[in-house]
Amino acid sequence: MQWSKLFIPTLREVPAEAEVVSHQLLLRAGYVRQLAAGIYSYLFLAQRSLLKIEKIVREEMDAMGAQEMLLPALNPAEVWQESGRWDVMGQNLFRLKDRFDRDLCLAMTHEEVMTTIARGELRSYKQLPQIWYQIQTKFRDEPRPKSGLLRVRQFLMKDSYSFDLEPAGLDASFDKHYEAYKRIFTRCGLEFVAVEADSGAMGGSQSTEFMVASDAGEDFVVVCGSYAANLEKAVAHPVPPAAPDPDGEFEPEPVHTPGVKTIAEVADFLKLPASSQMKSLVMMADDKPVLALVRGDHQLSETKFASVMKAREIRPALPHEIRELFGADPGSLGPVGVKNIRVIADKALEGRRNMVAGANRDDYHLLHVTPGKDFPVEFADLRQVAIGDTCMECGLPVAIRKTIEIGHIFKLGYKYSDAMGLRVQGPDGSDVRVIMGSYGIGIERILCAAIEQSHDSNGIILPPAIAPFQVVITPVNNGDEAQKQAALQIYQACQSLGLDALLDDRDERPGVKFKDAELIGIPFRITVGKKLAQGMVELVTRKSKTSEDVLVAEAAELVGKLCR
RNA sequence: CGGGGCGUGGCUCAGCCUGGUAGAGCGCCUGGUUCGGGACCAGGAGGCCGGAGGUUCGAAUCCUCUCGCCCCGACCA
Repeated sequence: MQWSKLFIPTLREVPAEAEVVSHQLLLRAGYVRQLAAGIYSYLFLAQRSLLKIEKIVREEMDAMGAQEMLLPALNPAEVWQESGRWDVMGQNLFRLKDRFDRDLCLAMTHEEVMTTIARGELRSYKQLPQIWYQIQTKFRDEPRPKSGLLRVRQFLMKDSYSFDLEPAGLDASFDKHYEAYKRIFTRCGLEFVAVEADSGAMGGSQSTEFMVASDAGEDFVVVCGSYAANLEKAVAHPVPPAAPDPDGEFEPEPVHTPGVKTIAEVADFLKLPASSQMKSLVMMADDKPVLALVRGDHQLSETKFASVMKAREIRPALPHEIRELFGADPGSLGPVGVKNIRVIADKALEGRRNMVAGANRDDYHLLHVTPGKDFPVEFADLRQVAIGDTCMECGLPVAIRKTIEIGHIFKLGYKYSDAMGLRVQGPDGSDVRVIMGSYGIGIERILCAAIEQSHDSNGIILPPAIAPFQVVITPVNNGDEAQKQAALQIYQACQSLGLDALLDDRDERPGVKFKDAELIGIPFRITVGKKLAQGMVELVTRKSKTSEDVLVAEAAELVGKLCR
């Protein structure tokens, strides 16, 4: 294509509203324009890149035997009411009414519709397994869209759904996706990590997220050697307590601690490190109070807590609730003498003795509190992994990294098939429940992640597989007939090799053309200039900023090799 | 939803405090000179200052309300 005829509105300055790099560059390079908060128009370059990403996704999905469909984005309320998600999704679901006052929504995923199709049509075990997928626009009424294309209200997603007869079949479908996802992200040129993820309180035995390290991300993952998990789910050995527990059989002993409330203040006042204290957190799990205990220097993981409680909704208790339940204010709370409230402690407190806790009396703490002896307790993993923790597998310190989630694969189990009555007839004529999995990929997020991961002060650096064009041919002076002809010749040679080539035939100064080509991230540039007299042109690699002189006749073929 | 910031030509921003109906750079158009890293000269087009109401002789500027966008937090199948 000829640049002079294209709409590629590059910007010299960064639009004020863009904060994260991928957002700034997508705007500057003329890929996207914003229509409203979290709603973007994908212009020519973005669309080309997204189509290439989709093509890779399709090839790999098709290769595993998945079948592509296209389902409605506009859904009747009924199917969402059947699955229960009409209520569960709350405000995140875009809802609307039609002219007859019927409730509708814009789908944020397609479990309901897929299950509706499956239960109407799948009748025999012989028809299983099935894997169905689609690439389409999803809608979510995000409370706070942000970070350019990373958290938006309308976005493209590849979602697939597997239907199997038994758990082993689901495992196989899950594994197929796992492998396909690795190939997809590798082909897209991304450095990614697959991590264990929290599968939520409602069903689902296993889930894996695919993450790309980036400061623009919103998720944290814990990684070390072969271990990788979302921070919400990660486990690791805590650093040992800073001081040994006092030896001996003691009874809890009140100590006056006026105005001493926080862990740090208690540590200072009693000259005992935070790790010798029990942090008492009053939580409401589905509106029932629970006292959660973690080591003083540890943090409660709300995800783990919710999961242990099997609660749909958890929140910290309000000050007045705490007062009513404990007779004391936060800062003096503890587990001793607590009645009719479930007490659950993090595993790091198991085996500890003679620790410090609040006395449930304002301005008092207790010394020598031992879990199990001084109060009944159950133990569970409640703690969020922290920097300094060591890996359960290799013993080395774990790293915590900020990441962008680009894919998530999920064993759903029977949640939707049970809720919506999806069964098939088994070999013996009886009804068999169908077990499902769901698997998502954020299409735009792949593009964003690629940009976040690979850019420099001049702009985007895209891998050839997902760049809108693989090569740009730039005659330094398009008014020079010899240069113009040579550029055209190379351009045509690229095309005949099947390369996506762009001919920069604009009547611009060379600096402008170089800057633009670099900004929009085209991996290779062939510059036709002075050396044409010797039959040579320059092949410039965007990523390495290196340049080599090549023969006019060989330029296209060289680029072809580099793109493979 | 809580906290903060910002809305002035296409983009970046000044002007607002101390009211007198708008300015710069870039971009755009025309002509010319240029042509290996976002050229130069000359000429030109383009905004009623997010919106509504109020105060005032007079409002981009002061007051009230409202809409939108961004950031932090809460939230995030």
